Amino acid sequence: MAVRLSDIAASLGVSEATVSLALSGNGRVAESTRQRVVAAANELGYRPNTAARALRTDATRTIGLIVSDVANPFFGELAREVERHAGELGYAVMLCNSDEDASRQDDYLLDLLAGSRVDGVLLVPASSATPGLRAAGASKAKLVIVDRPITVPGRGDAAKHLRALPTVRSDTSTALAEAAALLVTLGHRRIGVVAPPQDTPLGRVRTREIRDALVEAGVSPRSILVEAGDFRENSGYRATSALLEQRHRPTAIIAADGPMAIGALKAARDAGLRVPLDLSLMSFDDAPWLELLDPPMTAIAQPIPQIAGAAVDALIALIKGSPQHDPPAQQPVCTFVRRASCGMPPA
Amino acid sequence: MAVRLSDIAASLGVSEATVSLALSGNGRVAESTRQRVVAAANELGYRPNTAARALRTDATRTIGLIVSDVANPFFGELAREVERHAGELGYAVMLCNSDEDASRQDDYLLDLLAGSRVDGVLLVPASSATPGLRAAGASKAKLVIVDRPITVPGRGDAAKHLRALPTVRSDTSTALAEAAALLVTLGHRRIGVVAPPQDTPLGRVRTREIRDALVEAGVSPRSILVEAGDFRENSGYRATSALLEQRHRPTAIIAADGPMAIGALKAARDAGLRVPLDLSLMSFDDAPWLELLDPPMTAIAQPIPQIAGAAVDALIALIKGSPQHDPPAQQPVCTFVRRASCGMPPA
DNA sequence: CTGAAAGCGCTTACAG
DNA sequence: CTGAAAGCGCTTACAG
Repeated sequence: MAVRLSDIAASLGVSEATVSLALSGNGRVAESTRQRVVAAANELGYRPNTAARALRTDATRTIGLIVSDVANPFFGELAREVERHAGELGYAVMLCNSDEDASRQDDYLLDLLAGSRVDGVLLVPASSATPGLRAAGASKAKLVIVDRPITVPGRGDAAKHLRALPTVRSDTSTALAEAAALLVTLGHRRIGVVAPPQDTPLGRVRTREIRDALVEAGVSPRSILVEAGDFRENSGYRATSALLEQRHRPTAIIAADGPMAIGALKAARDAGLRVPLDLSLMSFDDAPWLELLDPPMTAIAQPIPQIAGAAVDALIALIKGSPQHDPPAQQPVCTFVRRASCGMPPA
Repeated sequence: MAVRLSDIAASLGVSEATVSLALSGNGRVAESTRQRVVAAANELGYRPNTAARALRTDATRTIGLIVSDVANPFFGELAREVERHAGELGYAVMLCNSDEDASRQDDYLLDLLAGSRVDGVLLVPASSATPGLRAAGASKAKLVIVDRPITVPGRGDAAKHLRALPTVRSDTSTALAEAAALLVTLGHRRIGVVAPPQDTPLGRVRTREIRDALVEAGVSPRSILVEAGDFRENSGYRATSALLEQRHRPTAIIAADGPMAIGALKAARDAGLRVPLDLSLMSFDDAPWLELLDPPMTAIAQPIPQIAGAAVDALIALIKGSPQHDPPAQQPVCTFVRRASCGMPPA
């Protein structure tokens, strides 16, 4: 068994309370005693039992991170940055993977929160308006919504709490404006969007952001063709194939995440189209290998470290019950990375 | 606050013990009582307090997963599969990222294990023979070594325990034999290896595996050029550049992981070499985008779901104290995926 | 079949 | 400055 407080106390002939106080630095303990205790603790390799401490203090110093797909490199990197930032602040991270499944998301939410497994949760919602999310709202859970918006119906206390939750999302506006301007300048007039599911808040929001940017740049709303996927590569393939089968097919396609962009590129190839000669392509989420693709993929890059930092900070502020209206952190801004996958439309 | 056992007991007019027994299914409780308890628990949304249960039973039903780099897609996918498999067996996963840093690895090991935060740990060692690993050995920690071997010096009890730890690694032999045969058939005689650090067990083991396969296929040992990296993209770039600067440079290069392969391809391009016309390239670890690279990258694909499954199974067997000598799970086997990045050497 | 009681390892008022 | 004691929410022998 591991070393306990009582082992140190016994070895030194002092009380457990004194050891605890000495180690925590909270109590008034004689400096000489403190030093003896610290020395003994190091000597014995003492580590406080997490469960006992959590039970006593009702704080686990752990946060949960529920992402929709860890195997998506975007979330891999997000997990890394969350873990790093939380670690610096003394918090461990419990990683959960909802797999874009509402009921898995709910299971995790309930298990983490109601089971007091963590002090708070960073949620990349696979689905909003689920029973688990409502329950979390009803229990005033410490929750921060990351990367995707949620919409919460109803007007009970739970709904109000959920709507007031901090949300950390990157600002796509300038990057999308650049992207749209580039496509229009190159001559594109019919543009396809491989979008997130349209029955999710992110699907509607992101589709609108893209549509607004394109219209602002001069594209006719009727020439914007939206085909929804489900964030996965296969759905990107299918959505792109559908777009390319239309009578007036688009000359450029924007994919809403990395996996769907991979699918889009595969679909373009399988349709016998050369990118960018026959079709221009761009994607959300940058990655080190995008510049090595054939052709190098243009991307709207999200500032993952900043998103992670802001999310962790917001959650820990919530956990610590900091003043409710601290100045909202500046919203992390996406950048536009132009590469060869965008060219002029075919004649 | 969350719902407690005592809330259910009070609402039903029975004892906490009865509620606990009814919910766990361990005790002899009247069926009618059991049903009332279960109904009340669902009604109230009861979830047992994890800390209390862990403190009492000395089991957290959580395992730790320490990887060396979550942002490497290989480990992202490993994390997903571990999490999925563990979840099916009723275990949560705590993800930690050592960032290839021995002291971070040790911090996590100690925190997770000595702090009783988890029941056992799946470790992708960033470094072996560290103090933390020795301490884990001394405390007879439930530990499974994944993806990389460790070498443990000394002959104390701790060392013995560490050496007896289950290790789950994929079998590269047939895939490497195919890879080597292909290169030789194509005509390559000088082959570069962008290897893991040579002061790590994996570095030595993997380099030997590759060397053996090449020699077996007919390559002269003196024509195998090894340049070590550190698993990261930049090091792959540097190592490749170094290989390409040699007087008799290799006509083919094998990179030991995905990020280093990305770096290798970038280095080849920056050196003005066309792949595969001037240089053939292959990599460990497959990914969905490798077939979209320019050129599509040949890969030795690791069976990640099987590795994760075997690792989780081994750890849980250890935790449950199953018979020591259950038949060792069959070692997961790598497959060779030939793509266009390998061609004939330049004339 | 059910309840009373002890105890897991901590932390924290409360005395002294 | 230090110690004795209570209690966090569970589980599990032990009685009855």
